[in-house]
Amino acid sequence: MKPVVRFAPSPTGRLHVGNVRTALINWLFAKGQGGTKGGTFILRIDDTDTERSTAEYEQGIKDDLTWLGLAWDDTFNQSAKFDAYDAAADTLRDMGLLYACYETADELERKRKIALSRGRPPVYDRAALALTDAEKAAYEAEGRQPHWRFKLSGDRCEWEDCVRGTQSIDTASISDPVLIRGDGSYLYTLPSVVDDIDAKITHVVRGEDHVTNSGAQIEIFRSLGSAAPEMAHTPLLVGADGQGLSKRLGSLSIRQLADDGVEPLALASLLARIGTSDTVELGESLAALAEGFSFDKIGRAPARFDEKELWSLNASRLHGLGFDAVKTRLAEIDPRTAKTPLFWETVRENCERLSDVADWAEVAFGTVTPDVDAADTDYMAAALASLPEGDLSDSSWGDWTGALKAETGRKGKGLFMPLRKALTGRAHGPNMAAMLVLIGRARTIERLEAATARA
RNA sequence: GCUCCCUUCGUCUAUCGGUUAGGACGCCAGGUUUUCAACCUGGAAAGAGGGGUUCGAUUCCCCUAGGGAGUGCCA
Repeated sequence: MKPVVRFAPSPTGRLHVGNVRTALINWLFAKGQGGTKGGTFILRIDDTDTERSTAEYEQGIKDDLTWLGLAWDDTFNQSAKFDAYDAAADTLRDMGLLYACYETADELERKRKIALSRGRPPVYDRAALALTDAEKAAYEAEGRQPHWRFKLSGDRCEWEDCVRGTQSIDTASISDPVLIRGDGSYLYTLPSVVDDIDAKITHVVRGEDHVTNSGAQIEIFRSLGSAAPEMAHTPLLVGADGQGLSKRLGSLSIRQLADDGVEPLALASLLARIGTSDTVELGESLAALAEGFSFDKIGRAPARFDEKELWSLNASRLHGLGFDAVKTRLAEIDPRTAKTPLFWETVRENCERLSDVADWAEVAFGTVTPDVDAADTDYMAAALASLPEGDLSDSSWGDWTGALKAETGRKGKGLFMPLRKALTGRAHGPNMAAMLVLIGRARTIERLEAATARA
Protein backbone atom coordinates (compact mmCIF):
# COMPACT_ATOMS: atom_id res chain seq x y z
CA MET A 1 0.00 0.00 0.00
CA LYS A 2 1.38 3.37 -0.97
CA PRO A 3 1.60 5.89 1.82
CA VAL A 4 -0.63 8.87 2.13
CA VAL A 5 0.85 11.60 4.29
CA ARG A 6 -0.10 15.11 5.14
CA PHE A 7 1.61 18.27 6.25
CA ALA A 8 -0.78 20.34 8.33
CA PRO A 9 0.37 23.87 9.11
CA SER A 10 -1.77 26.52 10.70
CA PRO A 11 -1.83 29.68 8.63
CA THR A 12 -0.90 31.82 11.60
CA GLY A 13 2.62 32.58 10.44
CA ARG A 14 5.20 31.71 7.83
CA LEU A 15 7.17 28.48 7.73
CA HIS A 16 10.47 28.20 9.51
CA VAL A 17 13.22 25.59 9.32
CA GLY A 18 11.58 23.47 11.99
CA ASN A 19 8.18 22.99 10.45
CA VAL A 20 9.42 22.95 6.89
CA ARG A 21 11.61 20.03 7.91
CA THR A 22 8.48 18.17 8.92
CA ALA A 23 6.98 18.97 5.54
CA LEU A 24 10.13 17.78 3.82
CA ILE A 25 10.29 14.51 5.74
CA ASN A 26 6.67 13.79 4.90
CA TRP A 27 7.40 14.45 1.25
CA LEU A 28 10.61 12.40 1.20
CA PHE A 29 8.86 9.47 2.79
CA ALA A 30 5.91 9.62 0.41
CA LYS A 31 7.98 10.05 -2.71
CA GLY A 32 10.94 7.84 -1.89
CA GLN A 33 11.54 4.17 -1.36
CA GLY A 34 9.23 4.06 1.64
CA GLY A 35 6.40 4.96 -0.66
CA THR A 36 7.95 3.11 -3.57
CA LYS A 37 7.97 6.54 -5.19
CA GLY A 38 4.23 6.83 -5.57
CA GLY A 39 2.91 8.09 -2.27
CA THR A 40 0.54 10.99 -1.85
CA PHE A 41 1.53 14.22 -0.14
CA ILE A 42 -1.40 16.25 1.08
CA LEU A 43 -1.22 19.85 2.24
CA ARG A 44 -3.89 20.40 4.85
CA ILE A 45 -4.47 23.94 6.01
CA ASP A 46 -5.37 23.81 9.70
CA ASP A 47 -7.39 26.98 9.87
CA THR A 48 -10.06 26.06 12.38
CA ASP A 49 -8.91 29.00 14.44
CA THR A 50 -10.49 31.62 12.24
CA GLU A 51 -9.35 34.40 14.55
CA ARG A 52 -5.66 33.87 14.00
CA SER A 53 -5.63 32.31 10.53
CA THR A 54 -5.20 34.52 7.49
CA ALA A 55 -5.32 34.01 3.75
CA GLU A 56 -2.00 35.85 3.47
CA TYR A 57 -0.22 33.38 5.70
CA GLU A 58 -1.85 30.50 3.84
CA GLN A 59 -0.48 31.83 0.58
CA GLY A 60 2.86 32.50 2.23
CA ILE A 61 3.10 28.90 3.39
CA LYS A 62 2.27 27.66 -0.08
CA ASP A 63 4.92 29.98 -1.50
CA ASP A 64 7.46 28.64 0.98
CA LEU A 65 6.71 25.02 0.08
CA THR A 66 6.80 25.78 -3.62
CA TRP A 67 10.12 27.54 -3.23
CA LEU A 68 11.57 24.44 -1.59
CA GLY A 69 10.13 22.29 -4.33
CA LEU A 70 7.61 20.39 -2.25
CA ALA A 71 4.65 20.00 -4.55
CA TRP A 72 1.48 18.71 -2.96
CA ASP A 73 -0.86 16.24 -4.61
CA ASP A 74 -3.90 17.63 -2.88
CA THR A 75 -4.78 20.45 -0.51
CA PHE A 76 -7.82 21.51 1.46
CA ASN A 77 -8.81 23.79 4.30
CA GLN A 78 -10.25 22.56 7.55
CA SER A 79 -12.44 25.63 7.67
CA ALA A 80 -14.45 24.08 4.83
CA LYS A 81 -15.20 20.93 6.75
CA PHE A 82 -16.98 21.97 9.92
CA ASP A 83 -19.94 19.71 9.12
CA ALA A 84 -17.73 16.65 9.28
CA TYR A 85 -16.32 17.75 12.63
CA ASP A 86 -19.80 18.42 13.98
CA ALA A 87 -20.82 14.90 13.01
CA ALA A 88 -17.78 13.39 14.68
CA ALA A 89 -18.43 15.44 17.80
CA ASP A 90 -22.01 14.18 17.89
CA THR A 91 -20.79 10.63 17.61
CA LEU A 92 -18.44 11.09 20.53
CA ARG A 93 -21.13 12.81 22.58
CA ASP A 94 -23.52 9.93 21.91
CA MET A 95 -20.88 7.55 23.15
CA GLY A 96 -20.48 9.59 26.30
CA LEU A 97 -16.89 10.40 25.39
CA LEU A 98 -17.34 14.13 24.91
CA TYR A 99 -18.45 16.05 27.96
CA ALA A 100 -19.32 19.62 28.67
CA CYS A 101 -17.15 21.67 31.02
CA TYR A 102 -17.89 25.08 32.46
CA GLU A 103 -14.68 26.18 34.11
CA THR A 104 -13.30 29.48 32.91
CA ALA A 105 -9.71 29.78 31.75
CA ASP A 106 -8.90 31.50 35.04
CA GLU A 107 -10.44 28.73 37.08
CA LEU A 108 -8.48 26.12 35.18
CA GLU A 109 -5.33 28.10 35.64
CA ARG A 110 -5.95 28.24 39.37
CA LYS A 111 -6.53 24.49 39.52
CA ARG A 112 -3.26 23.89 37.73
CA LYS A 113 -1.35 26.09 40.11
CA ILE A 114 -2.85 24.42 43.15
CA ALA A 115 -2.00 20.98 41.79
CA LEU A 116 1.52 22.11 41.03
CA SER A 117 2.04 23.63 44.45
CA ARG A 118 0.99 20.33 45.99
CA GLY A 119 3.56 18.56 43.86
CA ARG A 120 0.91 16.91 41.75
CA PRO A 121 0.80 16.91 37.97
CA PRO A 122 -1.57 19.57 36.63
CA VAL A 123 -4.07 17.13 35.20
CA TYR A 124 -7.69 18.15 34.76
CA ASP A 125 -9.72 16.78 37.67
CA ARG A 126 -12.82 15.90 35.62
CA ALA A 127 -15.00 17.88 37.98
CA ALA A 128 -17.36 18.57 35.08
CA LEU A 129 -18.13 14.90 34.78
CA ALA A 130 -19.95 15.07 38.10
CA LEU A 131 -22.11 18.01 37.15
CA THR A 132 -25.85 17.43 37.36
CA ASP A 133 -28.20 18.69 34.68
CA ALA A 134 -29.44 21.32 37.09
CA GLU A 135 -25.92 22.57 37.72
CA LYS A 136 -25.21 22.75 34.03
CA ALA A 137 -28.45 24.63 33.45
CA ALA A 138 -27.46 27.06 36.18
CA TYR A 139 -24.10 27.71 34.52
CA GLU A 140 -25.74 28.31 31.19
CA ALA A 141 -28.29 30.58 32.81
CA GLU A 142 -25.44 32.74 34.05
CA GLY A 143 -24.20 32.93 30.49
CA ARG A 144 -21.43 30.35 30.46
CA GLN A 145 -20.94 28.42 27.26
CA PRO A 146 -19.46 24.97 27.73
CA HIS A 147 -16.22 23.79 26.23
CA TRP A 148 -16.02 20.09 25.49
CA ARG A 149 -13.49 17.55 26.58
CA PHE A 150 -12.76 14.08 25.28
CA LYS A 151 -12.88 11.45 28.01
CA LEU A 152 -9.63 9.52 27.94
CA SER A 153 -9.74 5.86 28.85
CA GLY A 154 -7.12 6.07 31.57
CA ASP A 155 -5.36 3.10 30.00
CA ARG A 156 -1.85 3.01 28.72
CA CYS A 157 -1.91 3.77 25.01
CA GLU A 158 0.76 1.96 23.03
CA TRP A 159 1.97 2.17 19.47
CA GLU A 160 4.96 1.22 17.40
CA ASP A 161 6.47 4.51 16.30
CA CYS A 162 8.36 4.49 12.99
CA VAL A 163 11.25 6.41 14.48
CA ARG A 164 10.98 5.99 18.23
CA GLY A 165 10.06 2.33 18.43
CA THR A 166 7.54 1.18 21.02
CA GLN A 167 5.87 4.16 22.62
CA SER A 168 3.43 4.28 25.42
CA ILE A 169 1.51 7.12 26.97
CA ASP A 170 -0.33 6.68 30.22
CA THR A 171 -3.58 8.48 29.43
CA ALA A 172 -4.36 8.64 33.13
CA SER A 173 -1.47 11.06 33.46
CA ILE A 174 -2.72 13.60 30.94
CA SER A 175 -5.70 15.91 30.94
CA ASP A 176 -8.77 15.08 28.93
CA PRO A 177 -8.15 17.19 25.84
CA VAL A 178 -10.48 20.06 25.05
CA LEU A 179 -11.88 19.41 21.59
CA ILE A 180 -14.33 22.29 21.30
CA ARG A 181 -13.86 25.78 22.71
CA GLY A 182 -16.48 27.69 24.62
CA ASP A 183 -17.23 29.70 21.48
CA GLY A 184 -17.96 26.50 19.61
CA SER A 185 -14.81 26.52 17.48
CA TYR A 186 -12.65 23.43 17.14
CA LEU A 187 -9.18 22.96 18.45
CA TYR A 188 -6.91 21.08 16.12
CA THR A 189 -7.20 17.68 17.84
CA LEU A 190 -10.55 16.43 16.58
CA PRO A 191 -10.48 17.91 13.06
CA SER A 192 -7.04 16.43 12.59
CA VAL A 193 -8.28 12.94 13.43
CA VAL A 194 -11.43 13.29 11.35
CA ASP A 195 -9.43 14.47 8.34
CA ASP A 196 -6.81 11.79 8.76
CA ILE A 197 -9.59 9.22 8.62
CA ASP A 198 -11.28 10.90 5.64
CA ALA A 199 -8.10 11.28 3.66
CA LYS A 200 -7.04 7.74 4.53
CA ILE A 201 -3.76 8.96 5.91
CA THR A 202 -1.45 5.99 6.39
CA HIS A 203 1.36 7.73 8.26
CA VAL A 204 1.23 10.70 10.57
CA VAL A 205 4.72 12.19 10.41
CA ARG A 206 5.39 15.12 12.72
CA GLY A 207 7.76 16.48 15.32
CA GLU A 208 8.20 14.79 18.66
CA ASP A 209 6.46 17.67 20.37
CA HIS A 210 3.32 15.79 19.35
CA VAL A 211 3.99 12.43 21.01
CA THR A 212 1.74 13.15 23.95
CA ASN A 213 -1.01 14.32 21.61
CA SER A 214 -0.73 11.03 19.79
CA GLY A 215 -1.83 9.19 22.92
CA ALA A 216 -5.11 11.09 23.00
CA GLN A 217 -5.54 11.11 19.24
CA ILE A 218 -5.10 7.37 18.90
CA GLU A 219 -7.95 6.94 21.38
CA ILE A 220 -10.10 9.29 19.33
CA PHE A 221 -9.32 7.35 16.15
CA ARG A 222 -10.47 4.18 17.86
CA SER A 223 -13.57 5.82 19.29
CA LEU A 224 -14.55 6.92 15.81
CA GLY A 225 -14.24 3.35 14.65
CA SER A 226 -10.98 3.70 12.82
CA ALA A 227 -7.57 2.19 13.22
CA ALA A 228 -4.97 4.86 13.94
CA PRO A 229 -2.42 5.48 11.18
CA GLU A 230 1.22 4.64 11.66
CA MET A 231 2.98 7.31 13.67
CA ALA A 232 6.44 8.77 13.10
CA HIS A 233 7.70 11.40 15.53
CA THR A 234 10.97 12.99 14.54
CA PRO A 235 13.31 14.73 16.98
CA LEU A 236 13.18 18.49 16.93
CA LEU A 237 15.87 20.81 15.69
CA VAL A 238 18.25 22.63 17.96
CA GLY A 239 20.69 25.39 17.07
CA ALA A 240 24.41 24.96 16.50
CA ASP A 241 24.90 25.69 20.21
CA GLY A 242 22.66 22.77 21.13
CA GLN A 243 19.97 25.02 22.53
CA GLY A 244 16.39 24.96 21.35
CA LEU A 245 15.80 26.67 18.06
CA SER A 246 12.53 28.29 18.99
CA LYS A 247 14.09 31.49 20.32
CA ARG A 248 15.66 32.42 17.03
CA LEU A 249 12.98 31.05 14.76
CA GLY A 250 12.21 34.45 13.30
CA SER A 251 15.57 34.75 11.64
CA LEU A 252 15.22 31.22 10.34
CA SER A 253 12.02 31.67 8.45
CA ILE A 254 12.08 30.16 5.00
CA ARG A 255 11.29 33.52 3.57
CA GLN A 256 14.26 35.11 5.28
CA LEU A 257 16.65 32.35 4.26
CA ALA A 258 15.50 32.61 0.67
CA ASP A 259 16.01 36.36 0.78
CA ASP A 260 19.49 35.82 2.21
CA GLY A 261 20.37 33.78 -0.84
CA VAL A 262 19.86 30.20 0.32
CA GLU A 263 19.30 27.82 -2.57
CA PRO A 264 16.30 25.51 -2.07
CA LEU A 265 18.23 22.31 -2.66
CA ALA A 266 20.92 23.30 -0.18
CA LEU A 267 18.34 23.77 2.55
CA ALA A 268 16.51 20.58 1.61
CA SER A 269 19.74 18.59 1.64
CA LEU A 270 20.66 19.86 5.08
CA LEU A 271 17.21 19.32 6.57
CA ALA A 272 16.95 15.86 5.03
CA ARG A 273 20.27 14.71 6.40
CA ILE A 274 20.96 16.29 9.78
CA GLY A 275 20.17 13.96 12.61
CA THR A 276 20.32 10.93 10.32
CA SER A 277 23.00 8.34 9.85
CA ASP A 278 23.55 9.59 6.31
CA THR A 279 26.31 12.03 5.51
CA VAL A 280 25.30 15.66 5.29
CA GLU A 281 26.03 16.50 1.68
CA LEU A 282 24.37 18.15 -1.25
CA GLY A 283 21.80 15.91 -2.87
CA GLU A 284 21.34 15.89 -6.61
CA SER A 285 17.66 16.63 -6.33
CA LEU A 286 14.74 16.25 -4.00
CA ALA A 287 13.93 12.98 -5.72
CA ALA A 288 17.45 11.74 -5.07
CA LEU A 289 17.13 12.71 -1.41
CA ALA A 290 13.84 10.85 -1.25
CA GLU A 291 15.48 7.81 -2.76
CA GLY A 292 17.75 7.37 0.22
CA PHE A 293 15.29 8.39 2.88
CA SER A 294 14.21 6.02 5.59
CA PHE A 295 12.72 6.49 9.04
CA ASP A 296 15.19 4.13 10.60
CA LYS A 297 18.07 6.38 9.62
CA ILE A 298 16.67 9.10 11.86
CA GLY A 299 18.24 9.24 15.31
CA ARG A 300 16.39 10.04 18.48
CA ALA A 301 18.49 12.91 19.74
CA PRO A 302 17.71 16.49 18.68
CA ALA A 303 19.29 17.39 15.35
CA ARG A 304 21.63 20.35 15.15
CA PHE A 305 20.86 22.99 12.58
CA ASP A 306 24.06 24.84 11.80
CA GLU A 307 23.94 27.76 9.43
CA LYS A 308 27.61 27.27 8.62
CA GLU A 309 26.76 23.90 7.14
CA LEU A 310 23.92 25.46 5.25
CA TRP A 311 26.20 28.01 3.60
CA SER A 312 28.77 25.43 2.71
CA LEU A 313 26.09 23.34 1.01
CA ASN A 314 24.84 26.49 -0.63
CA ALA A 315 28.26 27.15 -2.14
CA SER A 316 28.41 23.57 -3.44
CA ARG A 317 25.02 24.01 -4.97
CA LEU A 318 26.04 27.17 -6.77
CA HIS A 319 29.26 25.59 -8.02
CA GLY A 320 27.27 22.93 -9.81
CA LEU A 321 24.62 25.19 -11.29
CA GLY A 322 24.69 25.81 -15.04
CA PHE A 323 24.28 29.21 -16.67
CA ASP A 324 20.79 28.50 -17.94
CA ALA A 325 19.60 27.68 -14.44
CA VAL A 326 20.64 31.07 -13.07
CA LYS A 327 20.45 33.32 -16.12
CA THR A 328 17.21 35.02 -15.15
CA ARG A 329 18.30 35.66 -11.61
CA LEU A 330 21.67 36.97 -12.77
CA ALA A 331 19.94 39.46 -15.02
CA GLU A 332 18.00 40.74 -12.03
CA ILE A 333 21.14 41.24 -9.97
CA ASP A 334 23.20 42.86 -12.74
CA PRO A 335 22.37 42.64 -16.46
CA ARG A 336 26.05 42.61 -17.35
CA THR A 337 26.45 39.21 -15.70
CA ALA A 338 23.82 37.51 -17.80
CA LYS A 339 25.05 38.30 -21.30
CA THR A 340 27.22 35.24 -21.83
CA PRO A 341 27.88 32.04 -19.86
CA LEU A 342 31.55 32.95 -19.51
CA PHE A 343 31.06 35.30 -16.58
CA TRP A 344 29.02 32.85 -14.52
CA GLU A 345 31.20 29.89 -15.32
CA THR A 346 34.23 31.89 -14.26
CA VAL A 347 33.00 33.31 -10.97
CA ARG A 348 30.61 30.69 -9.61
CA GLU A 349 33.41 28.78 -7.85
CA ASN A 350 33.96 31.87 -5.76
CA CYS A 351 30.34 32.45 -4.82
CA GLU A 352 28.71 31.28 -1.63
CA ARG A 353 25.45 32.90 -2.55
CA LEU A 354 24.25 34.09 -5.91
CA SER A 355 24.31 37.74 -4.91
CA ASP A 356 28.10 37.48 -4.58
CA VAL A 357 28.22 37.87 -8.37
CA ALA A 358 27.59 41.57 -7.86
CA ASP A 359 31.13 42.03 -6.51
CA TRP A 360 32.68 40.06 -9.33
CA ALA A 361 30.63 41.96 -11.87
CA GLU A 362 32.20 45.11 -10.54
CA VAL A 363 35.64 43.54 -10.80
CA ALA A 364 35.01 42.38 -14.35
CA PHE A 365 33.01 45.24 -15.76
CA GLY A 366 33.20 48.14 -13.36
CA THR A 367 35.88 49.98 -11.48
CA VAL A 368 38.34 48.53 -9.03
CA THR A 369 41.01 50.09 -6.94
CA PRO A 370 44.24 48.28 -7.86
CA ASP A 371 46.07 46.82 -4.90
CA VAL A 372 49.78 47.17 -5.51
CA ASP A 373 52.85 46.87 -3.34
CA ALA A 374 55.37 49.69 -3.78
CA ALA A 375 58.01 47.13 -4.67
CA ASP A 376 55.99 45.99 -7.66
CA THR A 377 55.64 49.32 -9.45
CA ASP A 378 58.33 48.54 -11.99
CA TYR A 379 56.78 45.17 -12.55
CA MET A 380 53.45 46.84 -13.28
CA ALA A 381 55.09 49.03 -15.87
CA ALA A 382 56.71 45.99 -17.47
CA ALA A 383 53.35 44.23 -17.47
CA LEU A 384 51.71 47.15 -19.16
CA ALA A 385 54.41 47.21 -21.81
CA SER A 386 54.15 43.53 -22.64
CA LEU A 387 50.39 43.19 -22.67
CA PRO A 388 49.54 41.24 -25.85
CA GLU A 389 48.23 43.25 -28.74
CA GLY A 390 44.62 43.12 -29.85
CA ASP A 391 41.61 41.59 -28.18
CA LEU A 392 42.30 39.46 -25.17
CA SER A 393 41.45 35.77 -25.46
CA ASP A 394 41.76 32.53 -23.52
CA SER A 395 45.41 32.27 -24.33
CA SER A 396 46.30 35.90 -23.57
CA TRP A 397 46.98 35.33 -19.87
CA GLY A 398 49.37 32.48 -20.60
CA ASP A 399 51.13 34.41 -23.34
CA TRP A 400 51.37 37.51 -21.21
CA THR A 401 52.65 35.90 -18.03
CA GLY A 402 54.99 33.72 -20.11
CA ALA A 403 56.53 36.83 -21.64
CA LEU A 404 56.77 38.53 -18.26
CA LYS A 405 58.42 35.49 -16.77
CA ALA A 406 61.11 35.53 -19.44
CA GLU A 407 61.57 39.26 -19.16
CA THR A 408 61.61 39.74 -15.39
CA GLY A 409 62.75 36.38 -14.13
CA ARG A 410 59.77 36.30 -11.77
CA LYS A 411 57.87 33.08 -11.28
CA GLY A 412 55.09 31.49 -9.30
CA LYS A 413 53.27 33.61 -6.80
CA GLY A 414 55.56 36.59 -7.35
CA LEU A 415 54.72 36.51 -11.01
CA PHE A 416 50.97 36.15 -10.76
CA MET A 417 49.83 37.69 -7.52
CA PRO A 418 50.80 41.31 -8.27
CA LEU A 419 48.85 41.10 -11.52
CA ARG A 420 45.83 39.63 -9.78
CA LYS A 421 45.89 42.29 -7.11
CA ALA A 422 46.34 45.07 -9.64
CA LEU A 423 43.61 43.87 -11.95
CA THR A 424 41.04 42.73 -9.41
CA GLY A 425 41.96 44.68 -6.32
CA ARG A 426 42.02 41.52 -4.22
CA ALA A 427 44.22 38.53 -3.50
CA HIS A 428 41.62 35.85 -4.07
CA GLY A 429 39.30 35.19 -6.89
CA PRO A 430 38.42 33.23 -9.97
CA ASN A 431 40.86 31.87 -12.50
CA MET A 432 42.82 34.81 -13.95
CA ALA A 433 42.98 33.54 -17.50
CA ALA A 434 39.21 33.79 -17.69
CA MET A 435 39.03 36.95 -15.63
CA LEU A 436 41.42 38.69 -18.00
CA VAL A 437 39.09 38.02 -20.91
CA LEU A 438 36.13 39.37 -18.93
CA ILE A 439 37.99 42.46 -17.80
CA GLY A 440 39.07 43.17 -21.35
CA ARG A 441 41.88 45.20 -22.82
CA ALA A 442 40.68 48.71 -22.01
CA ARG A 443 40.11 48.13 -18.32
CA THR A 444 43.30 46.11 -18.02
CA ILE A 445 45.35 49.01 -19.34
CA GLU A 446 43.47 51.46 -17.18
CA ARG A 447 44.12 49.45 -14.04
CA LEU A 448 47.76 48.83 -14.80
CA GLU A 449 48.29 52.51 -15.43
CA ALA A 450 46.67 53.28 -12.13
CA ALA A 451 48.85 50.64 -10.47
CA THR A 452 51.97 52.15 -11.97
CA ALA A 453 50.97 55.62 -10.91
CA ARG A 454 50.37 54.55 -7.34
CA ALA A 455 54.04 54.53 -6.46
C1' G B 1 7.14 19.73 40.28
C1' C B 2 5.69 15.47 37.19
C1' U B 3 6.04 12.47 32.49
C1' C B 4 8.66 11.01 28.06
C1' C B 5 13.11 11.06 25.10
C1' C B 6 18.32 11.75 24.40
C1' U B 7 24.04 11.76 25.66
C1' U B 8 30.17 7.80 21.07
C1' C B 9 35.94 12.10 17.70
C1' G B 10 34.74 19.59 16.99
C1' U B 11 29.93 18.04 14.14
C1' C B 12 26.39 14.12 12.09
C1' U B 13 26.69 9.23 13.16
C1' A B 14 28.05 3.20 12.87
C1' U B 15 28.40 -0.57 16.57
C1' C B 16 22.13 -4.82 17.99
C1' G B 17 28.23 -8.07 25.20
C1' G B 18 34.18 -9.75 22.91
C1' U B 19 36.04 -4.43 17.25
C1' U B 20 43.07 -1.85 16.51
C1' A B 21 35.43 1.68 18.41
C1' G B 22 34.24 2.41 11.68
C1' G B 23 32.61 6.35 8.22
C1' A B 24 31.44 11.32 6.61
C1' C B 25 32.09 16.67 7.20
C1' G B 26 35.46 19.86 9.54
C1' C B 27 40.53 20.42 11.27
C1' C B 28 46.10 19.72 10.84
C1' A B 29 50.36 18.16 7.71
C1' G B 30 52.38 16.89 3.03
C1' G B 31 51.59 16.60 -2.41
C1' U B 32 49.62 18.90 -6.75
C1' U B 33 48.37 23.77 -8.21
C1' U B 34 48.55 30.38 -11.46
C1' U B 35 45.53 32.72 -5.78
C1' C B 36 41.14 30.54 -3.63
C1' A B 37 38.78 26.19 -4.57
C1' A B 38 39.06 21.26 -6.24
C1' C B 39 41.88 16.86 -6.03
C1' C B 40 45.52 13.02 -3.81
C1' U B 41 48.10 11.04 0.62
C1' G B 42 48.73 10.95 5.69
C1' G B 43 47.41 12.53 10.76
C1' A B 44 45.24 14.14 15.39
C1' A B 45 40.49 13.31 17.35
C1' A B 46 35.21 9.91 20.99
C1' G B 47 31.98 6.14 24.56
C1' A B 48 29.20 12.62 30.21
C1' G B 49 30.31 10.93 35.53
C1' G B 50 29.48 7.12 39.27
C1' G B 51 27.76 2.46 40.66
C1' G B 52 26.17 -2.41 39.47
C1' U B 53 25.19 -7.32 36.24
C1' U B 54 28.87 -10.31 33.57
C1' C B 55 34.61 -14.18 32.34
C1' G B 56 34.01 -9.63 29.52
C1' A B 57 30.62 -3.62 28.92
C1' U B 58 30.14 1.80 24.32
C1' U B 59 26.35 -2.00 24.22
C1' C B 60 22.07 -4.41 29.76
C1' C B 61 20.28 -2.14 34.79
C1' C B 62 20.37 1.94 38.52
C1' C B 63 21.87 6.84 40.17
C1' U B 64 23.85 11.75 39.09
C1' A B 65 24.78 15.61 35.65
C1' G B 66 23.61 17.90 31.04
C1' G B 67 20.25 18.57 26.80
C1' G B 68 15.34 18.22 24.19
C1' A B 69 10.05 17.84 24.56
C1' G B 70 5.30 17.66 26.93
C1' U B 71 2.41 19.08 31.00
C1' G B 72 -2.97 25.13 27.04
C1' C B 73 -10.26 26.73 25.58
C1' C B 74 -1.75 26.73 20.81
C1' A B 75 -0.40 23.59 16.91
